Amino acid sequence: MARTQDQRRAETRARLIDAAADLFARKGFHAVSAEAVAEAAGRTTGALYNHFGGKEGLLLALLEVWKDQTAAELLAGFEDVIVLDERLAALFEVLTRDDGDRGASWLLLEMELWLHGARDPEIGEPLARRYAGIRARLAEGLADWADTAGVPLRRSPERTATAVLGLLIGCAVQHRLDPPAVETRAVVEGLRDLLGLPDGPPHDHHLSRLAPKGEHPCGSTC
Amino acid sequence: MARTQDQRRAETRARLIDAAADLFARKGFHAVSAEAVAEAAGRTTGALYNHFGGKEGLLLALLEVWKDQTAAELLAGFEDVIVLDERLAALFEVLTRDDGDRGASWLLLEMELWLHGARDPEIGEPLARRYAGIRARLAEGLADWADTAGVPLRRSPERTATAVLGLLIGCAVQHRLDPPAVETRAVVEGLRDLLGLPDGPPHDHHLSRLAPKGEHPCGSTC
DNA sequence: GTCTATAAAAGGATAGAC
DNA sequence: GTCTATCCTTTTATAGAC
Repeated sequence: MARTQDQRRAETRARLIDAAADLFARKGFHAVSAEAVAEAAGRTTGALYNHFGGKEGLLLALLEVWKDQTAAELLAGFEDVIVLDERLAALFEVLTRDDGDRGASWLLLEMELWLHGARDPEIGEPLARRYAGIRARLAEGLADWADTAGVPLRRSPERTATAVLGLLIGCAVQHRLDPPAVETRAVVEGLRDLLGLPDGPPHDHHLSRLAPKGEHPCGSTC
Repeated sequence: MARTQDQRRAETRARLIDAAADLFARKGFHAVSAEAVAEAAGRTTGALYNHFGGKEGLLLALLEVWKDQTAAELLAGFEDVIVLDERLAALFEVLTRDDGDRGASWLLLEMELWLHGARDPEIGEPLARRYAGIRARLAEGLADWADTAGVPLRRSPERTATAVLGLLIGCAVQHRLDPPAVETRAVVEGLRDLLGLPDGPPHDHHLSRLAPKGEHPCGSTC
């Protein structure tokens, strides 16, 4: 197989961005040297500067990739049909899981980017568009759900999405510092409030079964 | 007036912490040199190292001061009596106001500290205690309010407080990147959901008047 | 206690070889 | 395109004067 130059170039680019995502998330942008990123990617600073023009450019490129990648992942649970306690819980756990792999640092890198974006419009603008996109997709999902489940939203899909995303982020932030203080159940209950659902059962998940499309998910107990 | 050495020392300490709060919030911890902080405080690095042993120590000391200072400010609106739309709105605006002074950078410094705390337990532990304290006071305030207003909370004061704080933080984060996308009204409505209140009036604030203690704040329209 | 001066290290960025 | 070698700047941290 004859690798073209383009392929090689693309791989270097990908490796650098990958390494940057990992290191920036774990240690923070300023705490990581350009050389450290290059080394982790199995390349040198020369390649890094050739591709991105510097550390800042690398951050920007990282954001662009990050943009679509995680939005899809986060919203996978909502794209479908019925909002269940488990689905809401899973949504939150995407933000808070602390396994060894990249999931661990999702929130960290997200906040790292946010912090830069809040200070530098060049980062802030694309980041704002990213959040807007997430909200839009979430709003769409929520509207569909409300339609399907027959539970009218308490307000516009857009406002509901903003609040839902806000609650998720804010609870994840608290959770990271003190996991036991933010039970998943508390978050799910809050999300139910925002969606205009009554309380679920106190300690089990009987309401969480899937319901056939068009039917109300909770039978008559909701 | 004869200044004692202790007074002078205390002032230097205060000036350094003050300057650090300002600079760390505006530019980020790593982007600010120890010398820059010292200069902004009208001192030199010698004094800084004498007091705090380095930049890291300064950050830690800053956190300790920050700890009580802003919790009180944030919760001032809740300590009192009735939860009104205006009070809820004011609560959010404490987090998002962007005037020239320190209020502008409150959220930035908060996230700056959070990011360090998420990576370094030495920062994370006191920070976690700080958040726990805020939640506890907020929970107390909410319980009192529910009692006074005769509106039972949908769940325990602790869980309610966690969700309320989460929604505030998460919405403030979104707001910072894209203010028009997060209307104050949307946040207030979300908070009302969490507190188990019905929707307020669509576009005015007739329900927001103060009510005498012990009476239901909204008369019969709530 | 605070300042001045400086040592020692690290990081960002570039030039030229291959 | 990528690597090696290097320059220049900034930063941390300390030692000693006052």
